[in-house]
Amino acid sequence: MDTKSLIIDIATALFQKKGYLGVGLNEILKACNLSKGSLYHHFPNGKEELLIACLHSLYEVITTDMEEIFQSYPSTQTATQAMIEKLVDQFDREGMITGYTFSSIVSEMGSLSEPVRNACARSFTKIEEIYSSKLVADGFSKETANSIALMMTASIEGGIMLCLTRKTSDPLKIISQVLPNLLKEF
Amino acid sequence: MDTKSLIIDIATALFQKKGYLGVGLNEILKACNLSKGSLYHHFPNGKEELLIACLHSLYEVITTDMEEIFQSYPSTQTATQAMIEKLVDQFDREGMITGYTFSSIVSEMGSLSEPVRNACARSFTKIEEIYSSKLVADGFSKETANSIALMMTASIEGGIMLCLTRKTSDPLKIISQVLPNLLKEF
DNA sequence: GTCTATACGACGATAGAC
DNA sequence: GTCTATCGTCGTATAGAC
Repeated sequence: MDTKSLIIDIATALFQKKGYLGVGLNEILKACNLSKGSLYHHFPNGKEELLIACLHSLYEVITTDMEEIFQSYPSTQTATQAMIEKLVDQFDREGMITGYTFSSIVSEMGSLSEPVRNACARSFTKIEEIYSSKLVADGFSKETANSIALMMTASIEGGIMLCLTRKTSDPLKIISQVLPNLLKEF
Repeated sequence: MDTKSLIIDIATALFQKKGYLGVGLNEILKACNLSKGSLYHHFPNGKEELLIACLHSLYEVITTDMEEIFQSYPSTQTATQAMIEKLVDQFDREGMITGYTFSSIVSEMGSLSEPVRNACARSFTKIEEIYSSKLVADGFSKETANSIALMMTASIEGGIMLCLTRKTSDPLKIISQVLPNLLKEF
């Protein structure tokens, strides 16, 4: 793997664990066994450029993963439950959730730079599109599908926050149980 | 107002806007027109002690406000919609949401100190209890009420994140529309 | 493309005068 | 109870050798 990808991968993991402001460049470089010069060669605009690269990378990983799941299950409900089960398994194994959440990286959305905010917004939109198109395939109208997709995105993102706060995967498990009620006769 | 309360109020607002790590003590002190000595007199253990005091204060404000709303509306559905409307109004007026959200203050839950995590967990639990007891009054079983209450907490918290990310109050508006579907025949 | 050395400011925290 | 002055550390970023 090339150096730039290595930096992105390790930085992404650290950002997810401790938040953007909670991780210093020194910590990232130490984990990569690299030094300042290398980082600023690949990311001339420094830490924020690295963050945006990480958000783009995370976008690819998450959407690829989700699309695969949503392709191999027949309905939104079964696909969503399979997806949440993956998140639960990872949380129970590693005590954290490395994908699917952007708000654990940047919570200070309100005061962030536009490029960072846009990168996050783009990711959420894409996730909602995946939900929504499957819902349309399920037979929902486009408008209803969009509403449910937004609700799913919000509740899963919020559910991840609750899992981290409570140190248990129960919130996501319960959300997985309750979600089907959103997908019934509208 | 006494100095300690002043510090807590101003610090809470700044933490909500920029996140815990995004605000320095100097910024808080400058907004209060105070100096280091005063702050460390009231909060001998420094910034983290101040954060916990802010979380406790926010807990009081939010639960008092919510309990008032949930007392004056006949059902969970009407109360919730009134509550969300308040959040939407504030967002449209001020471009941010100063209450009800803890994850915009501390997103790095996974790597935070236990006292901070506990303060957040306590707040979320209390919010769920308010929802849940109203749901029981609506006629739901205790177990079902707890599940729905968790879903409500997660989706509203997630909805706030989406509003901040998209710079529009639409996500909360849509959640307000969709939530009733969770409250119907289970 | 990676290294070392360094600049410079901001951070949280402390000491001691008043 | 509030102030000023100061400490030590760490933050991001840069310059220049190799």
